[in-house]
Amino acid sequence: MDPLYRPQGVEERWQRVWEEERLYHADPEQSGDAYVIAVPPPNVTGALHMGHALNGSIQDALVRWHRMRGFNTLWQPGFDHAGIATQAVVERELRKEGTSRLELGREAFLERVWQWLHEYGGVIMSQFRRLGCSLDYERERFTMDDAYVRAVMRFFVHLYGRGWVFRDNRIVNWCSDCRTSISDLEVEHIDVDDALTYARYPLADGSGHLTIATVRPATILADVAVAVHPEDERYGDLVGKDVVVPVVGRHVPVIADARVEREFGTGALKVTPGHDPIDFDIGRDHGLPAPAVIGLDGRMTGDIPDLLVGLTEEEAADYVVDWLRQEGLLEKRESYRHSVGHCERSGTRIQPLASLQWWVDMGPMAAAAIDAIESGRVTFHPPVQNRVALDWLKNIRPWNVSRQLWWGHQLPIWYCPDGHVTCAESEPDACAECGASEIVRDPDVLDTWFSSALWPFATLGWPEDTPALRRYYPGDVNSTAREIIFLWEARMVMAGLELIGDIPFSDVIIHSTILAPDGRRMSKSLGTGIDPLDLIARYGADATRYGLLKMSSTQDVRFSEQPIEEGRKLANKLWNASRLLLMGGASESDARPSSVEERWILARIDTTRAEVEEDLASFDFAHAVDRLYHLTFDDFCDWYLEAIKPRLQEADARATAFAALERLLTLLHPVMPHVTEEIWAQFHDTRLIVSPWLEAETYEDDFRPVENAQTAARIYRRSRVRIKLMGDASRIFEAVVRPTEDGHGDVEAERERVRKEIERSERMLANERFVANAAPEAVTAEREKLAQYLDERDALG
RNA sequence: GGGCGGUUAGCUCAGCUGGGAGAGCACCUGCCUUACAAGCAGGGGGUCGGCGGUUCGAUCCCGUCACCGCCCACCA
Repeated sequence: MDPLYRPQGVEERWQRVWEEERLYHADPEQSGDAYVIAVPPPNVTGALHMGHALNGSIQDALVRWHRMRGFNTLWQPGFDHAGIATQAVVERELRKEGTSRLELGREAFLERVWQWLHEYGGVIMSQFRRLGCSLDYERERFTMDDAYVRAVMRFFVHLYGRGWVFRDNRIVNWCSDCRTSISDLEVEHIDVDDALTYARYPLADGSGHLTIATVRPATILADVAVAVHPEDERYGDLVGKDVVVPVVGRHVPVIADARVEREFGTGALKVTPGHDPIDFDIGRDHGLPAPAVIGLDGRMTGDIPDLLVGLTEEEAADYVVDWLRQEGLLEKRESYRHSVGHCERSGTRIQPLASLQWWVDMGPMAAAAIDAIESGRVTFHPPVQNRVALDWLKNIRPWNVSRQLWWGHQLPIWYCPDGHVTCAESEPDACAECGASEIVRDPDVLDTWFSSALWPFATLGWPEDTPALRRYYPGDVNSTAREIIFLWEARMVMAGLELIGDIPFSDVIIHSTILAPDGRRMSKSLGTGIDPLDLIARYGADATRYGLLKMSSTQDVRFSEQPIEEGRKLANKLWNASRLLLMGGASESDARPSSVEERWILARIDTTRAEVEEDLASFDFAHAVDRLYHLTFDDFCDWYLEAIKPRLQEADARATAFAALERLLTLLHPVMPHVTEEIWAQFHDTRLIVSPWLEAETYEDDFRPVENAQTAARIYRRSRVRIKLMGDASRIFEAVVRPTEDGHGDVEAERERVRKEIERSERMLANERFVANAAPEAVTAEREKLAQYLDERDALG
């Protein structure tokens, strides 16, 4: 055995073996309580990033732990088709080839997408393997699998049947770059420096003017009214009159509406229903039209002067402002910083656009989800996220689910020439309403997250009644990042309750975001990303997993390689501890402790087992990992192995040592599966991955000498005492309390420290207000401390 | 604009329901006795963001201010 543990090669070998021996595989026919986690399906075009690696480490630790505990464990893998992202990738390819999806046509384009996916898609699954993720790869699912598509259709038709799906012309978030609407959750608000333009609208009767303020002068061309607050005495007498819209010369009314903010700008609002959500509502309530002057491509269009058609919004704005200036209608322009919606995918400024789209009323489903969370059937960790989810659910708005894309689940909606709508899981023969046979399918596809909502059960075969579905639904845990709470977690809960009548999982882990070392977000475009595969190559998957878990927390954390290096050292330490034992050949492992330190280490391991179980059960991976580190370094190696070294030839000591090592490996396996399995194989024919987790054990509590030795070591921390841990327990204590010759001066310092502690403690106990008011336990504890200090003083002579 | 979280050793972070400030790394000193391309033993270093308050006692609870970050958001 090499004195340096080299994970490269070892890890890949075990990953191959585990998978080939089908040890990741979940069989519904097997016994055991089910334990199920569905992996957040990565984009089929995606590659492993730090978030995946962290989340994979978390989930795999839970999955391996439960597998060892005898649960029938399923960790469900798969991919998301990622509508916009995937379509964009393939479109980029086409552009390079000098063609476009429009040139190809829908059918040929979709063929290209599939072709691209077969060639380049899904690489992340092999990267999960490289991290050691024990996903049931045999069950890999894709949201575009035929069966999955059927599930999505069933969902939509179900909602339609419930009356919760509707088609309406409303303002949507239009991305002129992606050429589709996107949901509110895909809009990122960014502060932008704009100009606030104050423009005068002359009154049609020539009696003066009214000034409005706008950040988007180009939309003046689409104005259909000017609104003021009904109680705004400045404008009361103007309501009902007409004003003239600049540039286009249209006469539009001054209306009163309470949604106008009197304090903003001049208190007069230009009403542009075609390009603004509030204006759209105001316009609708006042029976006003909603003309559009900015098209789906972001260019000027509609009923506007010819010379403006085809310009960008900015160019048109410049024109309008110049026009206002020349006509003496430009009152002023001031700089104005405000927050503006951008498409989080393309970074393009969102164009609010009135458009005919399909929507889902989420209210009823949200109510069920709210109940599930409030009743504790679904719990987020950390708990603060329960409220975050609830706040969103309680203010939920209709979901625009139609996307103007080709790659995705096409809406199961057909129209007949009379405009009747037929909603069906598969193509109907005729219009359900009038029987017309000429029907045409809606070209739009569904929001990607619409299908993601079904992930926990569509992957198990729903809507078919499959053994897997019966066995593995509901699942147990879902783990993800904060930004996915609304997009995915809340929607899975809603869909599960609505379609199956049960929650998809009971616990949601919201893990930390790992930031770049400088505190910025890790991102490819910023160049701040760190490739987990590079870490795995340099430190090994075990060390990477350890380090990521150490960094995991509820708090965002700056990435550092240091914890990963710590993981590497832990793996190396384990390796060398095993080498020490294995140098004399493998031994049977059987706990036959005959000395206090042997009973002590076994007890320490058992204590740590209980603590680690608590940590894992409460999803506190950082502390679990920290405990395992100290158990291995401090207790197992520095104390126990050093103490029994001289007896390593004795059969009983060896058997006990191997038993202790075996337990240590078991505890570490969920975090560091490879090195533990590799060592395990040195003295086992079985596989650690499927070996039973540790049972609780009790050992005779006679190891005070060992603990005395440790306490003594702590007492003497500041003194220059050399501590040798050889021989039996009594000698350990002896060795520790005897200072070396050059240490005398520091022992004096130690005496001083203890003297001060005694002074502090006595002062505290002399304070009658403390004795009277403090909790009795606190007083007792202080008395015990004082007694201990006095003992220490005596021991120091 | 609303909400949430953070501010602890040079760095990255722990500190549960208030009762002597911790880990890893970095740095320093010793020892190296062959399991450990290192290891072991020990050490220095912190007015726990500022200011008030509650309390016998506050890193911890309350208020306030200052930065930093995140989420949500239809004041043009």
